[in-house]
Amino acid sequence: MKYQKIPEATIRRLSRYSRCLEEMEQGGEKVVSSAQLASKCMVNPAQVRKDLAYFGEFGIRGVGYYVKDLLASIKKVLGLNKEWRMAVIGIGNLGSALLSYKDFLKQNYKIVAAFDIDPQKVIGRVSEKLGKPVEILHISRIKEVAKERKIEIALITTPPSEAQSVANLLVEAGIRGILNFAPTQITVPEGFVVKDVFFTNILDNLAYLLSSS
Amino acid sequence: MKYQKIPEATIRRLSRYSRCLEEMEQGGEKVVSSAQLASKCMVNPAQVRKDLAYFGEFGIRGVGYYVKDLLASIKKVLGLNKEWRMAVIGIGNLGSALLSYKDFLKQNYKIVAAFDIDPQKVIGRVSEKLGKPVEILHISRIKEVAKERKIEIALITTPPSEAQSVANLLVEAGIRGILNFAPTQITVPEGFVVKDVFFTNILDNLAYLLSSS
DNA sequence: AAAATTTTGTGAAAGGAGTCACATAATTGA
DNA sequence: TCAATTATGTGACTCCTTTCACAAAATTTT
Repeated sequence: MKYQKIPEATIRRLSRYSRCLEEMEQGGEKVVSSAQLASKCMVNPAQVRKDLAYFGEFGIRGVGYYVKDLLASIKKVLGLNKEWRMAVIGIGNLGSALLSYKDFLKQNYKIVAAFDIDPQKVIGRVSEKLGKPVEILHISRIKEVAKERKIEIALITTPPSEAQSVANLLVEAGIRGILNFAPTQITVPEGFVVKDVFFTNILDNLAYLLSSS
Repeated sequence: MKYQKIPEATIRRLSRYSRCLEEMEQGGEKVVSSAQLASKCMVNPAQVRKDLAYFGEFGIRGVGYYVKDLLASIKKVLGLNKEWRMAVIGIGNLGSALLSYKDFLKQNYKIVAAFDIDPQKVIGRVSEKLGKPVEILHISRIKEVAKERKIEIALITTPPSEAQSVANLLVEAGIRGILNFAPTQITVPEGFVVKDVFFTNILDNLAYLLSSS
């Protein structure tokens, strides 16, 4: 297959496929067809095949795909064949919830640091869960700690008013990936990546669908 | 303008516009051009005009859009000119964080009930915040309480293993909108709407962008 | 061993979404 | 009052995404 730019939408679906395949592997299934995977992920079978074809020929005609191999290939494509080290900035309710969010661990995302403006206030709150406790550090130490602990991704869970200045600190600290939970638009220089997780925007979407049907 | 189906993407952007316009209104701005709104929301100005044109002619040529009127129009289109009553199912770390999530209130989303399998274990944990405390009820009462409190949207924050059976209960209770935080695919009958919020999927996306640049 | 069956990989067609460019309308200034 | 300016609304174009449909390859059946 000729080289083509991989669509954003394909990348999003790959991570859905990955999750489905994990469940299948868990369930002991060895082989899966594009039709089966498609129905489990609620997409068109041709879509599945086309998505996979961007990266190579993983299937066997007349048979399907080997679950284990396909999963490994997808993870490699997505850059999930390594552990990603993350920090949480802003240890309020949401921040502490994320500190003990079990699904991150399962998926090779590891929180290795937590920051707040007031480390005193919140200390001890997050500690007891999940084996090794995460100590809460003052935000001023981010640059130093980012280097030391090889942090590549930060989750911003501060109030919206602080989000941009936190983002600036992250940029300065060389943390290239940001998952922004603070409901406000933040901007970063070229080379840095921000993904927003705005609960209310998703709710707006839901509200629209509900009120227009 | 002729009738057209409104693209999903347009709906998503409308809620971005809505948030930007709120900030502008707060800042005392009376009039805004498509170019200004576009730059604030990081989209193309023609895109803004086209998105708005789906619903009517809100602007004045040579002038722009009245912030207040436009905001009201967008909110009406999105179905946000009412209060949406919600329940949270599964009061673990994430569930409790959402119970006291301040941005919901600002945006006319109100949590009016909280459910868990074990209401004893978690009681009191969520109470003190934000004025009126939310009492945690046993999940078995969902059908009764949904009717009584006119619940239209449920947030699923249970472990993934329980998500589908919770969804079944919600369907039975006539709750048509579901925001699913449990990292597993759930299915509901025609007429019901599920929106997924999978943190790890978004992280996967981020990881891909980071590792391929 | 040949025919029937299954299921992939992909070119081509269809469908959606985003951008451009300009006619149109309102305002401002001389 | 008329020209210059500003900024909308939208047809046409381009680009991206999805779906269709079928040849190619592997397996199973007879």
